[in-house]
Order: sequence, then structure tokens, then C-alpha cells
Amino acid sequence: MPDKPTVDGLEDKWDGVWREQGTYRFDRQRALELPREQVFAIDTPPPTASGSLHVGHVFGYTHTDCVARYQRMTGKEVFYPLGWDDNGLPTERRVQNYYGVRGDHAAAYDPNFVPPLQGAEGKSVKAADQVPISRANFIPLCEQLTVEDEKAFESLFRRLGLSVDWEMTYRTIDDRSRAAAQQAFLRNVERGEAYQAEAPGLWDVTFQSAVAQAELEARDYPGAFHKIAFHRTDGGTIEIETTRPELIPACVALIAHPDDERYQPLFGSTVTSPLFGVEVPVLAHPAAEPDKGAGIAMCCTFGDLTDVLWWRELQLPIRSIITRNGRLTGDLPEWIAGGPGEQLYAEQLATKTVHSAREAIVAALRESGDLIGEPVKTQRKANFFEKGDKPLEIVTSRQWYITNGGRSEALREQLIARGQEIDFHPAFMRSRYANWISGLNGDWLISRQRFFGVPFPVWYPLDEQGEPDYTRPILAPEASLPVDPQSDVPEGYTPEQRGVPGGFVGDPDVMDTWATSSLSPQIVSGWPVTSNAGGRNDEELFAKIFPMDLRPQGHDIIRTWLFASVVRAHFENGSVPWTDAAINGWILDPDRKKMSKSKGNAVTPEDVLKQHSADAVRYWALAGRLGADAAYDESQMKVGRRLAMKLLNASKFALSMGDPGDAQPTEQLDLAMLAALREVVADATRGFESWDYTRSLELTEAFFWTFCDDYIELVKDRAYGGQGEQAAASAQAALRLALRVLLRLFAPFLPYATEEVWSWWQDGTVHRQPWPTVDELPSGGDPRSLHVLGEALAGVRRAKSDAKLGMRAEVTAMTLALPAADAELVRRAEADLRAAGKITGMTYAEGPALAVSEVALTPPPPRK
RNA sequence: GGACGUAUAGCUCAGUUGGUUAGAGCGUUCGCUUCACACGCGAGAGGUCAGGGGUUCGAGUCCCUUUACGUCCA
Repeated sequence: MPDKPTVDGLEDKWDGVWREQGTYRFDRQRALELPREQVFAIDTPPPTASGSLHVGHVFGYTHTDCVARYQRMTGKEVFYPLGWDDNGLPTERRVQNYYGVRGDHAAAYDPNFVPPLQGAEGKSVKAADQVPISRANFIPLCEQLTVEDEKAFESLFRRLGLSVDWEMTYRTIDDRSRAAAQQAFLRNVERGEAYQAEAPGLWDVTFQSAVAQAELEARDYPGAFHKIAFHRTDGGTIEIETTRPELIPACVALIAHPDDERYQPLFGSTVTSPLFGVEVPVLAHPAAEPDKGAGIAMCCTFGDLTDVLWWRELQLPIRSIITRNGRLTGDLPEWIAGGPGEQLYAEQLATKTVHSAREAIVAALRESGDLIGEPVKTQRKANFFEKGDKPLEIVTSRQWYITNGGRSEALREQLIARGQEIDFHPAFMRSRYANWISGLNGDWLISRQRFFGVPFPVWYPLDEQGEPDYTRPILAPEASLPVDPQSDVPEGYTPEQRGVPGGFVGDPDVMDTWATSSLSPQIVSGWPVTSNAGGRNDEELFAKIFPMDLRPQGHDIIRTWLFASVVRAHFENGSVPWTDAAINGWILDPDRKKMSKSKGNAVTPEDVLKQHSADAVRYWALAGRLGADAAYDESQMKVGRRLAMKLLNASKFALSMGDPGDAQPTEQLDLAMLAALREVVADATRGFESWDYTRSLELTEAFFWTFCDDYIELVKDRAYGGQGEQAAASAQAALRLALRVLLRLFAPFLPYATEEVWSWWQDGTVHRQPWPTVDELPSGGDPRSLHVLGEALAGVRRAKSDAKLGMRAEVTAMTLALPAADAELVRRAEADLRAAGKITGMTYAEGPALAVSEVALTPPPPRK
């Protein structure tokens, strides 16, 4: 037992011990032998290991750890792995900045490639200065850097005290994950749940990739309404308002609401577009908004998602002019060729950016007189990729999709019903899930034209002209997974046939990262992958723990990770992936804004942990309730640190009173304190069982302060022997009994301080002790006794405080007024009260409520 | 425009099936070297429970409504 205990340094000491002793190791054999309800399996979010963590991460992970620790102490075998979501765009971007490179599908492989930079941070390298390199050169850099980042993350999570089994980590890009993602995909294809389609989709010009609905973010974007005249055959005009005049050459129809009387006479007629003279129909569709602009809109294929809807539902032709690089197509569109706008298009629009094309068109409209008035500036809502900063375009391309209910009422209902099988904590989070499904407008687009991800296990045969035949995809056999179609060769072909007529070509795309991470329950639980890549198939374990117990995650990814996981388990396993979902809130900075690295308001957890200690940071995190956003608040960490310090000091003091051997508590006050603790044990357990562990912490903490401030103060004289040996033994026994229970109640919250104290006088780790039960504590006491004695002591303290004297002042006389029943409780512990209050003279009086009066005080002698 | 959530002390938050005088911590004020802790201890001040209406013997809590804020969707 140290002389001056401190929380500093406990992390290094105990993390090492826990690692060495395998304190948190998952015992597979025991799990298999136990009944299912005695196993607790957690599907932890794999963090994106790109760059540094911020305190927002610490928040959610601490909550999960607290639950894991509690469940472990109740005797369950806790399955608590952790993975790294290393594939995907965040990693690519970090690699680009770190090494000063950029993936380029057109670049050739360089076997002797050395990156121009090592360890650059942030945006110190301009995009234009990044060296374009081949996919084959780019991937190894991603591999290298993520491994480094993951080490830093693990070390931080260990320091935080996460009780995960660090021997069960996985990466979403490792062999097993890739094989699992590919196998699940192939089965989706076989069952008709995945398909490829040539269809209009959202496209990020900057990242050169398709984007899914779940990755959208609507943002305000400056624009201007242009009032533009379309020409009727009778010589009149129809005026429309648009923020995207550059799309006039792509116009396929004008559309108004069917009930709009202004346009009803025109439905079915045709008009011609200004400048280009293309004839387009005037049609009716309920998605047109009568009170927006002129109430009639031009439909272009494709300006936005409404255009896609119209195109699909009204069977309109495709007149696409925006290409993947965000510029207008360089080929003269056939519907413009030979018309009045041919020259305009060829000379001023072809290959131009959207921005320059708009300027050219507006100038031409002004000249032709088809621009009515001047453009009016406005803020329009535009769709952005959540990680991008240019509005998304819609381009038509061939992509893979997984059905998710967006185009099937029946599937939508099934998936919403799956949500009913999951207990959400808090329960209202289920409506986020159901709302998202109800609002889906298409299937899940999973192709990404990126580099660092899981490739599609698919090739396409090439015909005599060297064009791929997408109708006959060559699927990799399950036993061969994982495959990379860029380097692996499909059965029946030779490497020389790659890219030549009559040969084959690999699908160049990778999957959306959610298409892999949505399988995390299967990946971690041992779901058998036919090839057993990575050697971690475990059919027995999978049968035991799937569906898992708990999915903890943030509310912002209900629409992505949670939903996608339910979709995959629904298809592959015909069940939910887990029975409970615990949804944590965000960390807000003091201005109530979400803390995030990109906003520059994030605090790095390394410094915070060092400054306040892991227990302190955990205390802050665990004081935030499930589902509620929490303010970043270092003052709460200071409180946590104070609590951990108090636990060390009070425990040291209590233990220093002496070891009573086999003696049992007999004194009334001791039994009263233990009876109060019985209630705390019952309530704290109830808190955990109802997913309200914050309440358990509050209850335990409140009791602990009473224990320190009142109980210890009241009994310390007696415990030192002031009332004889037997009375001392009772106090000593009660102190140790209480401590043994308190340490276990605190263990899920403050793993370091509790383990430290436990080690002073007990064997083994506190984290493998059984969760306390009321039966461990004697039931004979009256909890009210501790309360009344505490009140009486407070009265004495108040008198001294009012007299501006120290607590060492002697009370030579006082009157204690209180109800008779309470007086009896005080009398039975009067010696304890006298000693704690330094009371040498006191008399009792009858009164309705406890009150201390007529106090005579003698100041303490000055100390030398 | 729709869905969900939030509104209680200067700040961060509790407040159970409706039931005494609405609680805690931080901060603040005053005091105290007290033989575990000054990273400490003791005491005090501080609230029209967002506004309005209703149900009830009784409302912070239930119902209606208004307002503000947050998130997601359109």
C-alpha cells in the first residue's frame, strides 16, 4: 500500500498486468459449454484507423466497456473483440496526404516506387502536387499506414481500459474479411439480392466515384434562379425557373403538378427548348411543386434525384450531357446535332465545366431574349457526398446494387419488422431506423470506383470487339476467396487473355466499406467462409453466439452500419444480427456543435487521458446517458479524478484501521451502513439490468461520499480502539466488508483505481470477481440510523462553521432536538457521534425535526 | 413541410407508477493545516421546472397547444 496513493501511472501498471494475465481473454471452451444466456457477445464498432482519434470515440467505447465489465462480473463469458475499419476513403485520403501520392487507375505499376513524402499531415500537400500512382503501388501504402495507425489506436484504447480481448482483433481489409464480404456478395447475387444495372446514380466528381443514398448530405449551396422561356407551337411561351440553366440541352420534358390549373391545358402538348429547339412534352407528375418557382420544372436527365424519378416513372428518354469528370460531354449530342444550337454546343459548351457552361448558356439566352429578367440569387439545397465539397452530379453508369427495400414494399416491411426484434436503447432510436427505411428511394449502390477496398469477385468475358459482356459475369468460386480480379485469373482463362478480345476483364471497382463492415457480426463470430481464409472459421462458436447480444454504436450511423447489418443478416442468416442495440450520442463542444476532426474543434484523447487519468475520462463519459448527446466537459473529468483519488485514500485509511480477522460487524451503526449498502447493491444492479448504468454510477457514488464523509468520520475513533477491542473489530469488519462491495460496484466505471485498491489486500483481479449481491451483507441494520447520525454530525459541523471555527473545536454543551424514535438511534451510537464531533457535553430534547442548538464551543488549542 | 428528441440553479445534469419543503456535482461565497486525502475538509447562498391551457384532492411528471434548440428526412 503506497504512502501517498495517486491515480497517475495506474494505466501503465495495470494494463501490463492485465495483458500478461489475460484478464479479459475470451474463453471459447467455457462459452461453448455454458447455456446461451450465460454468454454475452458484443459487436463492437470497428473504428476507422486513419490518423488520430478524438474524444468522441472515447465516449462510445467506454460505454460499451462498462457493460462488458458488468456482464463479465455477473459470470457471463464475454465475447468482446475489436476490429479496424481500415478500408475506404478516409484511409485513402490519409495516405494521399501522408505520402504525397494519389491513386490513378491509368498510371502504370512501378516496382521500384518510393513515395515522395513520409509523414506529412493534414492538407500540407496540394492535390495538384500529389504524384499519380497505380492501384498496385497505392494499396501497399494503405496497408502500411493503417497497420501503424492501428497500433496507436490500440495503445490508446488499452490506456482507456477497454476490456476487449486484444487477441481477437480483425481488419475489414484482412483476408477473412475480404473473403467474407465477397462470399456474402456472391450469395446475394445467387439469391437475386444483388444485381448490376446501368442506371443513373449519384456521382462525386472530386472522388470520381459513385455514392449511395446513405452517404448523402443535403447542404445549402449558393445559386440563382433563372427565368427562362420555352416556346409553344402556337407562338406563345412557357416560363420556367431553374438554378441549372446549363442543363437546357439535356431537357427531356416540362413537368407540372396534375392539379395545377395553370398548366392543365398544356399537358400532352409539346414545346421547344430555347437555343436548341429540341421538342419536349409537357407532362404531369405529383412530384412537381406548384408553389416553387413558376410551378413548372424542366426535367433533365439528370439534374437531380427528382429528374431520375420522373425519368423512371414517365418513361422519358436519356439525354445525358454531364460526364464523370463533371464536364459537359465533348461529343455533340445527337438530339442537338442539326438543330439551331449545334454551333453553340460545339463551340462554347463541349468539354466545359458546369460553371463555364452555365455562363455561356446564360449569355446566349440573354442574347436570344429567352432569359426573362435577371437571375435572382438564392440558397438551394444540393446533395453532397458527406465527405465531399462539390455538389454531386448524376451520371449513368454500370454499378452493383444490393436490394434493401428501396424498391420493394414487401422487403421494406420485412426489414422494419426486423427492427421490432431488436431492443433499441433508448427505445425511441428505433424510429430513426424505421424512418430511414420508409424514406428509401432505391436499392443500395455498393460499387465504388476507388482503390483501397474489397474488390468484387467478378470478371466479364470480352467479345470479339474487346467489349465486356456484362450479361455473363464470371463469378469466383467460394473456395477461391478472397480474389482480386485485377491480378487473379478466372477459371478457364490464362493471364495472357486479360484485356484482349475473346478474353476477360476484371471488375475494376471495390465495394462500399459498409458492404464489409455490415458483416462484422458474421466476421467476428466465426461464420464459416468456404475457403477459411485467415483460418478463423468457427462453426461451433457461430452457432452459439449468433445472433449476438449487443451492437453499440452512434446514432448517426443507424442508417448505414446498423441498417446494412440488419439487411445482410436478414438475407444470409434469416435473423437479426443481434438482440440489442445501444445507441450513444455525440460529443458536443462547448458551443453545442458536434465535435469532429474536420471542424477543427476536436480534442485529442491522448493528452486528456494523460492529464486527467483514464478513470477520470471514463467517469465523464459514463456520466452521459445512452442516446443523449453530451457536452465535452473537462470539469467532469476533474470530478472523476477526485472520485478515483478519494477511493484510493479512503480505502487506504479504512484498511489501515486494522484487520479484524474473522470478526463480524455487531455495532448498530456498522450494521446500518451495511444495510444502506444492501439497497445500493440492489439498485445499482437494477440500473445495469435496465441499461441505465449511469444511474448505477450515481447511486454508488452518492453512497460512497456518505460513507467517507459521515460513516468513516463517525467510526474512526472507535475503529482505532477508542471504545474497546470488540467495538473496534466491528467497525474494522464493516469497513472491509463495505470496501469489498464498493470496489466491485465501481469496477466497471473506474477499472484502474478499483484494481489498485483490490491488489492491496485481496488476491486476483477485481474484474473477475462476482458482481456483489445483497446476500453478502448482513441485513440486521436500520439504514435510517446512518442517516440520522449523519444529520446530527452535520448540525454540529454547522455550528462550528457558523462560529468560524475549525472542526477540531470542542463542543462543551449542545442540545440535540429530534423525534423520539430518532433519538433512540442516536443514543445507541452516541459515543461515535461524540468522538466525531468532539462533543463533551450534550443533552436531548424532543422536536419535530433534527436540530442542534445552544452550542457552547471551545476553540482548539493552537497547533505547533 | 414530416419524424424523433431536448428545454429543471450561472454551467453540466438527475428527478421512478402523479404524492411532503424540486435534488446532485461544478462554479460561487464564507470558514478550516482535521493524526486518508489541500488533487483536501466543513458550511452557506442560488430555481416562476421554456410560455399558455387542461385533467386531478394534488402536476417538474399525464393530455393539448405555442415557442426555442438539436438531429434525421423531404
